[in-house]
Amino acid sequence: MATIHDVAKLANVSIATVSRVTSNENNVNEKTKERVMKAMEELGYKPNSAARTLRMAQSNIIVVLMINIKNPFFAEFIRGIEDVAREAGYYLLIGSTDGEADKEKEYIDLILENRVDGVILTTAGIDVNSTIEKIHQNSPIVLAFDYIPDPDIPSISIDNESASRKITNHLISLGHRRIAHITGDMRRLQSQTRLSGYKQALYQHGIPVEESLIQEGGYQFEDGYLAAQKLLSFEKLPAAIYGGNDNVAIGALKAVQDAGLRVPEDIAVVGFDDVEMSSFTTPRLTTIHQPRFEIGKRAMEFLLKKIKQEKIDRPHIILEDHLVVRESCGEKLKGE
Amino acid sequence: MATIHDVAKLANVSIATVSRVTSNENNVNEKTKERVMKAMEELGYKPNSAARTLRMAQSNIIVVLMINIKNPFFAEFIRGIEDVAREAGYYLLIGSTDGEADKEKEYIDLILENRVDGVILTTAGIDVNSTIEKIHQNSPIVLAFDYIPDPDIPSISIDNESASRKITNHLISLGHRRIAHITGDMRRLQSQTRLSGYKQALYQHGIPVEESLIQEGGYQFEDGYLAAQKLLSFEKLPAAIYGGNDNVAIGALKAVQDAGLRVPEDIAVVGFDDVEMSSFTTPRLTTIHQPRFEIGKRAMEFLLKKIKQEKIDRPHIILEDHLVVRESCGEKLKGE
DNA sequence: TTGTATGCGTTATCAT
DNA sequence: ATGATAACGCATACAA
Repeated sequence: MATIHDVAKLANVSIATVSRVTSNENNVNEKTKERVMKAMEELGYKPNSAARTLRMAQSNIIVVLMINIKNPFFAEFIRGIEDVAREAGYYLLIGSTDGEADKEKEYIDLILENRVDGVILTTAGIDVNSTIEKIHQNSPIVLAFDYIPDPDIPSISIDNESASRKITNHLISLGHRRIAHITGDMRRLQSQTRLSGYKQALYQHGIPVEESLIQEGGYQFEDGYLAAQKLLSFEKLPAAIYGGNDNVAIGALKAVQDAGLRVPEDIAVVGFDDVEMSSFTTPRLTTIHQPRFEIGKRAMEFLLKKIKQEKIDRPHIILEDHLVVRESCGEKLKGE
Repeated sequence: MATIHDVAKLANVSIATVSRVTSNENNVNEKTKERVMKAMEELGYKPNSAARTLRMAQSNIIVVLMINIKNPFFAEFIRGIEDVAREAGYYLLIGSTDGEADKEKEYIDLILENRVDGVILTTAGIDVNSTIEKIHQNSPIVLAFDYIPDPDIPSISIDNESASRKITNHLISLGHRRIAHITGDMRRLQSQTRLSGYKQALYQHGIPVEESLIQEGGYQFEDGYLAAQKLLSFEKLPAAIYGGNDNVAIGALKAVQDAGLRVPEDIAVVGFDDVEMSSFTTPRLTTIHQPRFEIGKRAMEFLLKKIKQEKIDRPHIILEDHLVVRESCGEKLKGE
């Protein structure tokens, strides 16, 4: 590989001048600049990023930490991040922890080694103190899809609790009372929050919460399928099943159908997240939509500010979600 | 951050000794080693990776380049890569190009800047010469899911052509003759190869290839939906639709159903890839399964060899696929 | 077994 | 406007 010295020699200037050119400084003569550019071109010169990182103490890499990249949910979110990251000259390192402690540790090491300039965490775990705090001590961090009250940790999300109430209420307004809930991965704060919202909605309508109607799911189709099967084996069937995310809802949908029951006539099913697939199931899934792209964009904007040590006056942004009524829960309402 | 000097000072040794400890060299006294370790612990020392990269001329990062991370297809593949990458001390940088030239260029820059030690390319584009060659000149590279004859570019894949024939033949054996094909993203070599396989199967059975039955799809549900709608508006309906990947097949499935037709009674539908979702559609999708995890594993093993400059005597591995018969194409066969 | 000194390729400071 | 040079943090050749 050609180094800055090679370029300097070929262009008959010092390495300082070459550096000035690559750094887009203006105090360099137009003609020499051209000469340098030509030399760079000729040698196919690219600045060595390790040297640059060492010298400038920044890597221009930020890491996006999430539980599982399999979740199609994240694609749009990542594009939002990329959108502003690229503009600012940052690369993305996508980290999938699968909830495994050793993988998580690996990414934390990455941060400790100064390999990354910042972290976007997509949802907190329950033991917020451990992971987040560890990262927080060594690197700028922002949280997406979840909210924790710490003002030092900016967050960007919807209000999962009220959204969860909203969709549960929708089911109630349709006349259902025996509403089951299949949760998401319970290690995620998000899943807990949605569960609370579900319970609140029931309380508000004087419907008793029945523990047997709450089943732990996960983030895969299969998780929802299994949980629903359990639900369907109770003597008293649920009238509706609310999946804590679309994947488990889709699994549940299939389980209901496999049991010879119709959706929504016999049992209504709703989800949460509005992944692409939810408009391609039969029947199409009623769910909650959240602005994923926007969340990604804002998260990266926050992170940029933290990296530049700018003050953030409103560190917690809550975006609007909305209920998407489709076919899986029966009779459409007039409004939303 | 603590540097090697801080540790050296605290442990009362030279930086060389500290370096020897972190590098796991054996010629260092057990007692001083302990002293150094303790000092590192105390200071929370982590070697600066930029310095290390600069000095050793390797970053321990490899990049996995793919069209679109949204495709759930890739998750298992990536876990296969991770499995062996982690063991060897490598980090993964997942790059999603979305087929956009500027994104692709960005990742190539990454490679040119020596930021990565190697590249796993998940499928070649049609203009193989440009991208692959450009990467190949600067970095070890291996190809996954596709095959190109170049012996310098190891590849690991199934035989897309024969697999495509296989599933088309399955349709034919069920009595279908008017078989439509919705392709994958035609910028991918893979899609071209599968299309060839489809045509070959027809030829072999003396069924004329009808251009109007071949529609360009993509990699999203929506692509398949739209293409199928077009197919369904021809006066003469197809008897079966073969989607070049599961996503387009799922979209097609929905389109057929939305048109008031039954699958498989009126029109059979099959896909390719066996993504998780294909067992959760109604009806469940018949498709081709390929060993994604294994492909990931082998790809990384190849890459490791290339990085170490070891000789690879069989640079092209073709793994076995198999037909998964489910419910979307009618009457089950006895065997596979 | 341990220490000294050099260089990896940049950027930035200080001269000129 | 340009050049000489120090420093970033580490690994390693060589010396002791």
